[in-house]
Amino acid sequence: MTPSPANRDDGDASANPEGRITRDVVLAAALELIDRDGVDGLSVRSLGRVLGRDPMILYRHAPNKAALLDGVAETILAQLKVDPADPDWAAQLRAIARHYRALALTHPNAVPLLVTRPLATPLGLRPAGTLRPLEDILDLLTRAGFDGPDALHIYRALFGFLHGHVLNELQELIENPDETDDLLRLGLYRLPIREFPLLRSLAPALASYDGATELERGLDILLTGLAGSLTPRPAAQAGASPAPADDLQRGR
Amino acid sequence: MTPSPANRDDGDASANPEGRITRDVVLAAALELIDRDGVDGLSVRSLGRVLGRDPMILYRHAPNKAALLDGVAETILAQLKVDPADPDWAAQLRAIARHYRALALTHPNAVPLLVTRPLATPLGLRPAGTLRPLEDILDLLTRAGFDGPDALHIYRALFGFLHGHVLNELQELIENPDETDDLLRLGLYRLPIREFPLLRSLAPALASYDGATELERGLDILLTGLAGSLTPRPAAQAGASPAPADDLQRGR
DNA sequence: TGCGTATGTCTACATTGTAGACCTACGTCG
DNA sequence: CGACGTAGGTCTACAATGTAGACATACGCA
Repeated sequence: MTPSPANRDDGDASANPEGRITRDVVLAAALELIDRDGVDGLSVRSLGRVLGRDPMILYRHAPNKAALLDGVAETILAQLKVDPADPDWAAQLRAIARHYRALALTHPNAVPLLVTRPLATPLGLRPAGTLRPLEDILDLLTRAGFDGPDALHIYRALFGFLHGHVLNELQELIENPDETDDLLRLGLYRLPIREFPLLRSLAPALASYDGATELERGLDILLTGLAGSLTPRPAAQAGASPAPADDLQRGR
Repeated sequence: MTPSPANRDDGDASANPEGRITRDVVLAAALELIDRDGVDGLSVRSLGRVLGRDPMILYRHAPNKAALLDGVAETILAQLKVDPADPDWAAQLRAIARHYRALALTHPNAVPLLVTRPLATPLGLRPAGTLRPLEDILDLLTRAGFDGPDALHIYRALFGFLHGHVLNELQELIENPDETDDLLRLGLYRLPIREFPLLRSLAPALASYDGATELERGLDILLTGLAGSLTPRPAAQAGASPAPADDLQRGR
């Protein structure tokens, strides 16, 4: 006997244990679990618990758990806003980069999924939400005058950099905030001084990592470098040797 | 206290099912399994099967499975050769990058471990083999005249880039070699043309990705950019605005 | 009225990681 | 020499996991 038949929804169809379960609700719950307990903390059963439903309900919305993880990565990536109409492509890429970083910091436990899931699935089979940013960035760069292959190259360079950056930044995030000594907080005291003198001496530098400015520095280098080796309008050709470079700073 | 450098056994301690099981043998077997079946193909039991021993033997050499994965990542990373005495730091970084890429391509299934495992462990607690390249690169750069924080910055920039690059490159590696049409091979035909026109039109460009030259291009940008914003000898200051750049191409 | 289809639940099972007890053999030291 | 601690190896057992398959219920549409 079902406790409450409830014709349709009584008006409140929120994320609470009652109400309709949709794919989005499932994914939101999964992300919530990952945020709280890490990827390993997400099991089919724990998911069911959060949803207040039988665990098997997952399989009404995803073919298997791997697809669930893909879906979680998708929901995050789908939040990434791209404005293909921005006339300043470099500035737009910067904005995208900052946004991506913000998303990663909001969901640090999901970052392994973000960088790793695409490895499992051929491009065309990935969820559409994952490909939206790609298409939009291609659009942006095409409008800016780059040809297809160059646009693709820039996209790859940007996301390669972003993936590397967030992986870097999250490594530093191991916190032990109650410990004041950098050596102790980072566990560096365990390293033999003879073998790792430099590393140990850099404890303060390690501890004072600033992800935001690090990102900007990287973007400076990347965008300057890209602008130097690729040119928007005329037929671009990929030379093996670096750019001639006279007109580097065309920042606008 | 684990002496016995003496021979003592019959002298044949190879990787075959017989002979002494050491940590290295276990890790090699684990890596072999990962290479063949992916990370998910590595279970405690399948490992035991490969070793020709009881699965529980793992726990004589690692506290748990997570540590085993850390160990696998370590054995790969420990192969990375760094020559801190190289007088040409940029060339040495290039060599390291190429070597790292080669390792990643040799063990594509282990790449998720390489980029992901460090997220779980605070720096000081990582296996020594993982930190060796870091220390050596710091050594290299210090000898080249960079101060500590700058050396650290360069290390991070390099490995951020490398992680991003191999993740990029391995995404392209989804092969379906019997299929000649790029659209089909990449699964792009599934994408609605209306929504992903650019992406679909780039099928040929997507299919002809060349990781090696892509790596070099990235290194060109990275090393040029770093040389522009950091200076070895005198007190380096990080400028927000890009490099003045007259002497860009200081190759070698 | 009836039926197909989506949604939700329950049972069952093979597979996983690992604790704990046990057995053996050997190097060390009294 | 003999006792013993310890490292290596094996076996049993168990709780937790992902998922197949059958069953139940409700709604949309014929």
